[in-house]
Amino acid sequence: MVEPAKSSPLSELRIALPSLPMRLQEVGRFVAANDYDATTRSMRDLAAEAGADPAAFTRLAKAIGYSGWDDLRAALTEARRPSPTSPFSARAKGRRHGPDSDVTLITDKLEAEAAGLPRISAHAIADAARTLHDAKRIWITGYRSCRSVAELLNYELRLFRPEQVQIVGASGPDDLDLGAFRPGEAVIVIGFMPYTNASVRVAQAAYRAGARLIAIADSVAAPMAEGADHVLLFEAASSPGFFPSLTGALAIAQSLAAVTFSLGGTAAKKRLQDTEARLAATSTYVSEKG
Amino acid sequence: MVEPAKSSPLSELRIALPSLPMRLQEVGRFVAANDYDATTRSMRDLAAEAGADPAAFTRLAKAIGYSGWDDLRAALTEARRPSPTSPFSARAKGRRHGPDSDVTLITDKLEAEAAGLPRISAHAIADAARTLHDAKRIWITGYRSCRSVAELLNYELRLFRPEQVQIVGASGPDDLDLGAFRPGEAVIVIGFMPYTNASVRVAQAAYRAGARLIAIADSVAAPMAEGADHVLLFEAASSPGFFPSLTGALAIAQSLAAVTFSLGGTAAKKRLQDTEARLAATSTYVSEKG
DNA sequence: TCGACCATGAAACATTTGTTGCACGGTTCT
DNA sequence: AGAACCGTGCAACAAATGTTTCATGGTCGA
Repeated sequence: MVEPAKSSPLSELRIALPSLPMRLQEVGRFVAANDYDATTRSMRDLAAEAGADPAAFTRLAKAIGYSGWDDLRAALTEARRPSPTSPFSARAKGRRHGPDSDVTLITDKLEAEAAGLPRISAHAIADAARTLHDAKRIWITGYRSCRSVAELLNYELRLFRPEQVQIVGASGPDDLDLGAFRPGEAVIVIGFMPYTNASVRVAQAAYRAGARLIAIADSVAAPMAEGADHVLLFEAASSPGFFPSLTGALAIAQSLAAVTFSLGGTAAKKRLQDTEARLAATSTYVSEKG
Repeated sequence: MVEPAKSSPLSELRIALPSLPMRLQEVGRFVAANDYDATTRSMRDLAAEAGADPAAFTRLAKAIGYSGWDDLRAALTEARRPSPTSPFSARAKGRRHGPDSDVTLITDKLEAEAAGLPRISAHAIADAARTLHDAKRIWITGYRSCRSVAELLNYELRLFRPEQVQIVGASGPDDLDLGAFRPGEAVIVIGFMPYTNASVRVAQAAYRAGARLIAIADSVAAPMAEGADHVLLFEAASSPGFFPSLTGALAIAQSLAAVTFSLGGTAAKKRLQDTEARLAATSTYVSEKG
């Protein structure tokens, strides 16, 4: 049988976990959740805290291919050891096309995106949030990859304003919704180059209807930003790679939701609590402790 | 005698260092320089590596006010313990409701998210991408707010592998798809605390079916990460604010798609070009020049 | 120079560590 | 039903741990 690539002791543990006896699973979960204590404190200590037999730890280690608990702990210790070089060391190396080219691609991408986030205008977001707060109803639009951002925004806003938020085209053709825009409402359009015709149509409809228009885009020159009351810019092309990055757009969306919630005050907080209580009641979530 | 304010064990050590006997100074310097090993390895081990007598460590500990080496090590261990709460939470607390409170909320949030991105393990993503590349079919799962990330991943992967990627539950009840998992396929589950039961069910189904499981989660201890072949971690709670942050998860998803595309080589590139050509032909996009 | 003092290494100590053998209770296969 | 098996807790085991004691060698002051 071919063993899976053993990257870290924790991943080995995780992989083997489901095929283990019940008690060993409990212990394994405990180790995974408290791996720092696992490297520092003694086996008996851990056993006492986990409410398990000390022997279970030795058996767990052997079950996943180590010679004993000491061996497993040594592996965990090494995995946790702080790297002497900075995490950006990969960049220092030449960008040759080697086996690590994928890794450097990713680190570069993440770095670039991290650098792009602070460029976002917090003031613009705060202003836009106030518009959302005042809006009687909120429409959200995003096509293709931006649809995901639109849906997140829709989800988060609906947590505390359920009846007043919806995605354009969610319940029928877009055109039906376009005719429903009214003054006093707000329309959010998310998009970047190349821009879809549909998003531009939504923006124009919002403008004609006298609704407030908030554009989340990669450029002030974006066609759906024309006539917008607020334009929130992010850097879609900032990351190397093949697809434009949505990290910035998502960060804007989240901030927008957070500030709008904050403006909502106690009323919003109550709505959120109600929603959460309902979800908990229907046992959507995994219970806290196993 | 009045004890000096004990901030950290290491600073106590540094302060007392000059007034110590020569041998104890050497040992003390060794401890300060290798404090990680000091917390994990045994006293005798350290003594051997430092070229000193084991007893020197006990004497050092007593010389700076501890009851023994065990006591000192316990203090070092606690000092090194990774904080469960994000380092930014403290800053988020002291905020008063001023005119600029919204702006600072946003900038803090963005900063925190930017800081979290480089923490993502590029190696883990590269490994996971290879699994995706080898998979005959790819299933994607994400509930509640994670659904947006799932859909982005679905969208980007389908750009160059249209027939082999789909979201669990997209075309009917989840249960139908759960029964369709096969060995050689890959299942991606995205989620963070509190974890939904549905996502755990998907993970278990994937495991039972012998499919490769990739978990994108906020903790290695996440229930749907059990048995996963790859776990990609992001920091959901890293940002101050009310909702957990999905920026990290999205960044992972994008990197995953990018590397998988890269692995796809010319075949993937051709599929992507075909897709784009089709979209252009149906005039989805606004034409280049206004 | 002698004696008191301290730093230091080696060895012996009691304790704690990780490990393993064993018995009990439950399940599964014949 | 019987037997073989497996998972589990308990207790005894040898090894390793941190600590202490003791003897040695050096230094400083009287």
